[in-house]
Amino acid sequence: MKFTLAQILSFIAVAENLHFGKAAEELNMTQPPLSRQIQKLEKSIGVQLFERNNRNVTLTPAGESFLAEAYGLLASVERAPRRAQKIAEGAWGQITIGCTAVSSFGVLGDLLSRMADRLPGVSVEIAEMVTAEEVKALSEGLIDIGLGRPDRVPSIVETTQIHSERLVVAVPAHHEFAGRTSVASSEIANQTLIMHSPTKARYFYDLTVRYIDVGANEIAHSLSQILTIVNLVAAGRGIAIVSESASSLRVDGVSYIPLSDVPDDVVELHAIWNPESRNPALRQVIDLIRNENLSA
Amino acid sequence: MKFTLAQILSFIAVAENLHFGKAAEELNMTQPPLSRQIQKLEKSIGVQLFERNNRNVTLTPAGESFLAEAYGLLASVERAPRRAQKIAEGAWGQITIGCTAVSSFGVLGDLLSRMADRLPGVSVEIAEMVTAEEVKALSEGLIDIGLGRPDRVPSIVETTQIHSERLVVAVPAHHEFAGRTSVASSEIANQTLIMHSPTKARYFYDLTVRYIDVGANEIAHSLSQILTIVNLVAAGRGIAIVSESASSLRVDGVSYIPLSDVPDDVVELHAIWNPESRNPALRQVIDLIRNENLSA
DNA sequence: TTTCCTTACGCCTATCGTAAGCATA
DNA sequence: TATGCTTACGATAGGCGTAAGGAAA
Repeated sequence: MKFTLAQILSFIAVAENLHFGKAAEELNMTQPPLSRQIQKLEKSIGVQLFERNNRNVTLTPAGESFLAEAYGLLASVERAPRRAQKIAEGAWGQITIGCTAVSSFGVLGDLLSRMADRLPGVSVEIAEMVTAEEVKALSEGLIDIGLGRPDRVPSIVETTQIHSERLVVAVPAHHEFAGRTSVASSEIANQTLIMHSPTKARYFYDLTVRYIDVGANEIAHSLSQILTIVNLVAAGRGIAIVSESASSLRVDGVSYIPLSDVPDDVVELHAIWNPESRNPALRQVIDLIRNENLSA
Repeated sequence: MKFTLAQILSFIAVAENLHFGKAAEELNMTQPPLSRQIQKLEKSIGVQLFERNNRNVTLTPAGESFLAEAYGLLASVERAPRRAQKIAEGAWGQITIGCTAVSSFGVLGDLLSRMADRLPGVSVEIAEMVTAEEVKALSEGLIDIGLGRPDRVPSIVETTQIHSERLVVAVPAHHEFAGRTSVASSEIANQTLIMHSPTKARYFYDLTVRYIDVGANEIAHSLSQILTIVNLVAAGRGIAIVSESASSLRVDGVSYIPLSDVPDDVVELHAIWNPESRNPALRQVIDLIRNENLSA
């Protein structure tokens, strides 16, 4: 036989007033049912909670203990719905963001600080992965949102552009381009090019071959990690076409020169997510991304 | 409008079964009233807890949160009468200790027997949980003291070290290391490593990567349960870096070899508690822990 | 005699179970 | 067509309020 929450409320009221009449008034009821509630409660837990003769009411030691527990219980009862509500409205919750290493340079930090500002109840986990993995992770529910390239994204996910930037040429310190304020794509010939991998970093590979006549250059390496590429540039192994945000890597001896005849916004970073996600916090984050124009 | 405990029980049953019919059977009732209970609960807290069409039932994120709270609520409901009964029987205080599975091997038994000796009037309850849950449970009053790792503990709780121990390598019977009296961390290369989960068992994960070059090994699994890890070692799926107390598991075919070049006290176990607790027995237990040097 | 907790009795709300409804695979 | 959640309806149990009881100051 178990007690009820009404009995707990009754018990607390009596324990606080040490007077059935006053407690009943506080509970908006008459004394008799209150007496019965307490009796039932005592019977159900098998312990006398109040010492009462017709003139005064006191808590037994067991009652003292039960009162402490009852307060905790009441706190839980009030907290549980509040938390559920907060989560349902997306104000609280958890978001797991999958991102490529390169997207973490600029945009991710910006996104995170805006989230901390506008959605303080949403805790964030970051998982590093490439775009192709992100799509899989989205469908498996491992991540809620992915930051990646808009390339080869299946139609079941939704995307929105979050940022765009330029392609730049990364060149070592004493290269002929070093010190220039811009380079035309046609000038990039007879160079040793460190290329993005056509398989693992297909988006950058495609961008590069779209704007640069790679056939006119020697291809030195084919890599997927931007950090490795820039380090190879620093080591004088060649030049590379990279996104401008790579310049935030600040590798010594590498300078980044804009391409004069390539549009400023060819490198796009998109947020991708599963529109069927039931995570309410996701909606909030998407709204944040859309309304706050993160690309600014 | 508030919910009832019966509704909480109904909710838990449905959440565990994800099937109204089975849950109703478990509750010894028919489906229709159960459906109504859930509907009422959802209405009273103003949040949808289940996503349900006629073919399947799933928890919403809000429902997930509410489930966790519901378990806590239920634990309180069951504990409150027990505590009152203990007091009525003559105990003068109670302590609920939250502990990770692994801490129960050595230290907990020691602590309990010392408490039985020095604080015979204090009744003790044990709740199994991981360190992150302990902090939450402390703030919610579900436990009075937690035994856990000193990692990522917020400053609102107080802690004291209770024990420290070595890291050892768990290896299967016929492994090349078996029979050795020690292994250097540098020797652990080209092995198949069974790792602790970087999220659920972050403390051990961090310890492992601090002392072992994990990059030189193949990672087989990422787990949080020490027992599972040791059993996988026994099954020959790899070797694992575990705390020495895991050796008390006595899993057949697994031997534990100390790491020669890792300090003896890297694995720390701390007691953590809420300094604002009003439980008088807690002070006594903290004093006991501090004075009796349990780490000896 | 007054105070105030408890017991007694009638009403009413709420929940249960059975039965029918209805959408999906 | 079968499964399984939901709505409808009648019966019942449990709680509330009013009224009466009883012990202490």
